[in-house]
Amino acid sequence: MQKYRTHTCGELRGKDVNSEIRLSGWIHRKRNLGGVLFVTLRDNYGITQVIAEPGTMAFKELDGIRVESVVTIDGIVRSRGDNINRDMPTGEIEVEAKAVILQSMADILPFQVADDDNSPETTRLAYRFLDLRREKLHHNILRRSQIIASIRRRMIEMGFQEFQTPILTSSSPEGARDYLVPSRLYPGKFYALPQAPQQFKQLLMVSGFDRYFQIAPCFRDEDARADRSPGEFYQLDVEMSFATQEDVFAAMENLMHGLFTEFSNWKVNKPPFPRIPFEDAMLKYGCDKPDLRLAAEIADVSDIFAASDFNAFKSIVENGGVVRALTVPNVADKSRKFLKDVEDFAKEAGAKGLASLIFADGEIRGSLAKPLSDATKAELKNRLGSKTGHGIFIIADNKDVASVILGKVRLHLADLLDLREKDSYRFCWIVDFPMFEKDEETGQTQFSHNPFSMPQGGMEALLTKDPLSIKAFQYDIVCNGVELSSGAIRNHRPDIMYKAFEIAGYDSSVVDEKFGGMIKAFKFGAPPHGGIAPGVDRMVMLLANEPNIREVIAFPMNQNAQDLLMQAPSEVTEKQLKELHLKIVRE
RNA sequence: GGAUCGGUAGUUCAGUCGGUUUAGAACGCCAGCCUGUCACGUUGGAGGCCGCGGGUUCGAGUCCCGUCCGAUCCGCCA
Repeated sequence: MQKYRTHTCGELRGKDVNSEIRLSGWIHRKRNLGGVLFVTLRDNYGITQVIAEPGTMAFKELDGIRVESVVTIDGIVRSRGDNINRDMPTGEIEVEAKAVILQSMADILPFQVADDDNSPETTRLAYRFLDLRREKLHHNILRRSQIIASIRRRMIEMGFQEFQTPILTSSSPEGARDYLVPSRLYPGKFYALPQAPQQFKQLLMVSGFDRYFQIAPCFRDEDARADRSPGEFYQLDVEMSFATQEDVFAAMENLMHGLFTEFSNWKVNKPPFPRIPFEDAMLKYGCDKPDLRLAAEIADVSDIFAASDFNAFKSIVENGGVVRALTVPNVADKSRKFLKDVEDFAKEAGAKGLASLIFADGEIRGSLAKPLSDATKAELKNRLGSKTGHGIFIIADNKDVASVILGKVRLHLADLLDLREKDSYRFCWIVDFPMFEKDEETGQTQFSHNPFSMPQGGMEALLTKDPLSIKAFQYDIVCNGVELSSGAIRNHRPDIMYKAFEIAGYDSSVVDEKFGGMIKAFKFGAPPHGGIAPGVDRMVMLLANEPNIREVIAFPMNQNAQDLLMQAPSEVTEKQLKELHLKIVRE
């Protein structure tokens, strides 16, 4: 007989009755009825009930072993007769224990594995191996593995090839803070961990590899969020030669639709996903990652107020401001306090106020009900398509803040009124990001996103147009209000690259110095190319419907970038420091 | 770096307006009883510097100040 097991704990069925078998696993629960002892044994594959008859050695031994200990049990498969448990896949049978070997005794647990008891995350992280035994987390991590396997299969089927790129590389001048690794051989010099394999994948395109992908680890020394792991995370890094923006979209739409359909029962919107220009997104949703499960859109109603006799808003429009409005259902029956709370929320978000117009049955309420004429109210109702039961929320302010605040109000109301479409993944593309923006403090024109993006209109646009009006071939893919990724058609032309950097205030020598490897490569025949890099952790989060990214990572760090299990970061020896030419300065 | 919320038994929580002798409950732990459980049931027991420091008060788990820790958000994340 095999040393540890003849079957897994999820395997035995009615057909196995009377077989002599051996199982190994963790003791999940114990139920001692005095005369008879039931033990459930768990492994990666499932749970099987074991029964120990009174007076046997097996009874005595199992009774003395704590839950979560690891045991090997020899026994005979028995039918459960009338006591079948329909909730368990193995519920038809149980194993009558004949011999028990204790492989590893468990201490008293810091939290229960068999129950989900909301233990504090600090404890769960310090005992991550126990937390990972628990059903939900164990399932999430297995699911992550299957999702990544499916991604690989789908990418390869589409003709992409997987590559590895260096982990020890050089510090990049833009973007996030780097993790640095001191060099032993070169005193005072450092490697950096890659924030993304951006330049390497572009170099692979210059090398003629055509279609690249990698499940790539990325390292950024920035503070954490619920959906952002500190330190490191994984991207599905993708790059394509001789590809237009639409080619990249088609490949990603095929992947995302297939993947999300495979791993979820929720609805997934069919390709092509909506393409929303950045400016439209900012106007209609007040942000560049709209949650499209929510139908409500923000509309500009400046013209209506400019023509009205409501002077408070009219004068704001006359002074260059805007009036933006949002109509939302299910608010007519809400209390005065509800409206006050929503207004307080808007004020907290930076609004000077939040006007409202509520279309209740037979009457119009809200702060604008009195001051506005019937004609203006009707026009607003018509413009926004409001129906009875709807409420219109209005902000008058300058162009940059009105929609942004209303966008926050939009999401807040969605939470309060439960307005999002259920069980649905709604993907969209945000396109036409501006190439440049003005730095508010210095007035300097700078890159608004990726400096490697190709400006729309190419060199001609850079030479002839107002830089702030130039769009880039830069895009984001968004799902349910979560930004999965940015991507771009790259700037593969050295002349256009130098010009773009010049507009952003950088001399050509800066380009040569900072991006030397890549610019050199572009001077020896570079294909037009572009790509994208969706966050793997965030895709798994969406598919597992988890609000916190740590629930889909086996060994995450806490918010303060510490690994509570492995005790990282940690001090190192004097010898190590000396070899690396480092001295610690205590402040 | 800033803001908000939180910190009471191993764990999850309750603890009223500052006032009841010994700060409670559930789960877990330890010891009994119990032969068909499915989160078994049942009896008993152990387990607490109420995060830490200071203050107000006749009296502080409760109020105030400071501090530490955690979560969430802002900054940051090309």
